[in-house]
Amino acid sequence: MKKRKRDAQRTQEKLLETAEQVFVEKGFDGARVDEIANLAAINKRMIYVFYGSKENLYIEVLRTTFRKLFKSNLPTPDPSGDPLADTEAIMRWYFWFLSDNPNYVRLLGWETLNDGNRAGKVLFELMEEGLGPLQKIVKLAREQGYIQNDMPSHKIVTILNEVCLGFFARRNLLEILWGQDLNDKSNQEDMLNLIIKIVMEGIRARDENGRAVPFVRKDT
Amino acid sequence: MKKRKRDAQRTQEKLLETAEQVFVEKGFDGARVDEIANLAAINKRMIYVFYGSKENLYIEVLRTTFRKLFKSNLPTPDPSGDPLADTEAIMRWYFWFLSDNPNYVRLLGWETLNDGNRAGKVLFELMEEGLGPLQKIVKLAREQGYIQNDMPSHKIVTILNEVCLGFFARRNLLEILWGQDLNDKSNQEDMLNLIIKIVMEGIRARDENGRAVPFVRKDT
Amino acid sequence: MKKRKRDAQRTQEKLLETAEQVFVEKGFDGARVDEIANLAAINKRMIYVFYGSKENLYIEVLRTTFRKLFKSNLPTPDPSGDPLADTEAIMRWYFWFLSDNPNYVRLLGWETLNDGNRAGKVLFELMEEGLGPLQKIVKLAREQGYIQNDMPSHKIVTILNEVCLGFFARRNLLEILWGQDLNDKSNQEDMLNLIIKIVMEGIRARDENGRAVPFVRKDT
Amino acid sequence: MKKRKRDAQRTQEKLLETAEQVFVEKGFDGARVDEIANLAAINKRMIYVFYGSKENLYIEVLRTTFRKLFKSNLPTPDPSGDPLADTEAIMRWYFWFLSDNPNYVRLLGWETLNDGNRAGKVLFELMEEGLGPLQKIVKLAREQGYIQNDMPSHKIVTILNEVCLGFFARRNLLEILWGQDLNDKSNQEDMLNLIIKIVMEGIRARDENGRAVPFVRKDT
DNA sequence: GATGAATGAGTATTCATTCAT
DNA sequence: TATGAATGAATACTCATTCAT
Repeated sequence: MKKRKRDAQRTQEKLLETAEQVFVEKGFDGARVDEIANLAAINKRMIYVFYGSKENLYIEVLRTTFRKLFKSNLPTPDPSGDPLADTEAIMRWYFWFLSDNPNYVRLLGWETLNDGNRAGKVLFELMEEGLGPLQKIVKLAREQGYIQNDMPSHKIVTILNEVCLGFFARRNLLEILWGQDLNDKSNQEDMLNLIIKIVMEGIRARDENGRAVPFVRKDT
Repeated sequence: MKKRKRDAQRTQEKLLETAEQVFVEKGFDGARVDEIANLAAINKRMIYVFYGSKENLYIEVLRTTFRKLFKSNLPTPDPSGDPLADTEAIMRWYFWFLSDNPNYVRLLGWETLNDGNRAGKVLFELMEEGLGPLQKIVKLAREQGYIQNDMPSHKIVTILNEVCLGFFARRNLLEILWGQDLNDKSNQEDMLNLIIKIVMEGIRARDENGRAVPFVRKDT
Repeated sequence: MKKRKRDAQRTQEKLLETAEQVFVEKGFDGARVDEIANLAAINKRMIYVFYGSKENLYIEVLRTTFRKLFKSNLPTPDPSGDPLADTEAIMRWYFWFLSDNPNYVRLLGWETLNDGNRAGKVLFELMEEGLGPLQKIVKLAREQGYIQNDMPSHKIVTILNEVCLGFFARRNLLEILWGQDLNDKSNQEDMLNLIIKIVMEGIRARDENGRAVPFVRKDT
Repeated sequence: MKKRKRDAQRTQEKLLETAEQVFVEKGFDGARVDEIANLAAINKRMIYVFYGSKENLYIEVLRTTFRKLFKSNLPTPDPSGDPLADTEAIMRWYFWFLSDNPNYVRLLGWETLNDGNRAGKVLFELMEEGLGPLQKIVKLAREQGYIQNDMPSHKIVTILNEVCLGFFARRNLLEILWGQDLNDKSNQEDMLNLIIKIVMEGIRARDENGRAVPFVRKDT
């Protein structure tokens, strides 16, 4: 059994974890350095040794939390497959990522309200690259005629993004309004299915009779 | 004597306005009482005379801002008319309300992150009553068979709500990502039309061939 | 009997006085904001209200203390009189100024060691303008042939300046070494007389026999 | 084992050197233990191993620096020679010592302002013994009638001391005021010559005609 | 002897709130 | 009603010193 490595590393990690917890809950302005240190049961001084300032610590929290999105293994679409199915797959992946990473959702919320004061351009990367795969496949689907021609892919992606983010951001409120346990994965899945059903129906291309254009595998 | 009274009222209003501005921008924890007083060019002491505390002032700001939603004159649906058209009309009204009330959007954002710490049950009323008309008409439309049967109206409303809120909450970010001026009403309208198109297509009932169920006026 | 004016003014003055006392004694780095506030029996917060920071308070102390030199009424030389006598008069004036303003001597000491970090160019003005009158009259005396030709006036002034400053700067030490009460004005005067005697003898022009050139009143 | 010992010694020396540098520049209160350790590239802990505390380290710095004055080989006067010439020689030696030991000048400055808090009686020894040789020879010269009778030797020595110390203490300031490079030895020598000329002329005994009493070698 | 992590008391500064007029 | 001064509790951050290895 591995012994605790260098204590410094443990301390840094513990500090970062605790800071994440506190910043997630109260935001940068609401968080207290003392609270972080006390909760972590680590001398306040170490925060300054390792991170230099409250702000740097916060930024480090943002970095590690946001990095998770990029590290998360999203499904890789089959180039010759059904792009709408792939779109759906990526949407599901994104939804479950948010479900599993409530801290990400909240930190994004704080930063959005603070106009990315501290997240800076990471926010852009997050939106641009983080949602990139989804946008790519949506674009492909549209180019192949499966999504309505007048619907820009970046706007579709935004709509999907906001629905998912909003659902998790206001999870607590909705729980009470809906009388449902929204930590329950199956309840979450119901919502996911509904979102997908509505949006997929809403965006897919239709013929003059209103019938959805079906997928046709191309010959290689 | 009357003058003094009027002045007192003006002072209160000015204070409230300025407080709204500051709280909207920085949230409760980020806002400074001094800044509010200085910006309003009113003695700090007056805040305590009129509102008692920073927190009360904040709550008052929430109240007045949130009240605007209720006061806003939404279109009254025609009971015998097309409920989908009415749904759309109310959605448009809500979208433009958000467009015209960015402070509302941001305050709701802060309160969401603070779990309604200070807004308290007003948040519920906001969601429940504020979006009530929309939900009512959606429910009616579903009962009349125009919306898919397995789609709970409260979830549909949530989806609509989150898309609109998210669009305005992240307006600044999207502006850069999209390279569009999102203060421009016509650009906003494009987004609104897209949202409506997708969601309306997505939720409406269809026959076995995938064709949307058309509206039929009932005899009275 | 005048009542205490505005309290704010009293507070500012009291704060400045106390700060002077503490900074003079311990220097900028050794001084503690808390100590100043406590000694002045004034809430620490007021320091920041009135002066903004420890550093600004210190600078303000420098300013007021240094200003005293300029405000001090020095003797105005008689243009047609004996320039050596005038030189002596100004030296006496400067010596007694230092005697009466030990804070000036110490603050100058701290700033000298800190390379004028905070006094900035005020130090130059102090040396240049503060000692200006002395230098002017020395220069005149030399031009009129009463001071040796190869002795630059600015160097003579520096020598005088350093002797006086050094005497007061190390007053405490010398007291013990000499076994004299150097706060005693008459003891101080002895030193002053000695300084003047030595320097005046040392700088005055002499004929080939080593005899000092006497003053001759010019016709107007 | 021997190696380790030698390393320990090197560590101590390096620490002392660096501490001197930092204390000289910033004084005791302005200096930071961390800075010393970092600059010396030696673990901070070693300071406490070797010196026990910041204060002790400082005192050690004072000791080694001040000791240099005593160790410096000053000219030994010829008992039957010209005591004024000897006085001059010792003055020159002292001046050049200060020129070569700016750290001495600055440390003396800090300690003077701190009233010898930490230097303690070393300061007295410094003044008493360090300047002893100069005082002895001045005294002798006076007893032999070459220096004016009413000029106490300890005061003459103080004047000389302050002029030299002051010149080097305010070297930076004077450089700018005079527009001269005062690190330049020949510029320094000019000043030294001036000082000697003024003071020697000023103190030497004169006959009733103002002529300086010449040196006469006594028969042995 | 040497290292890097850890600590507690301090240190300048800030904040919401209240007092005196 | 209005004003500006005053306050005490916090708040981010720093310092000299010590512990564990």
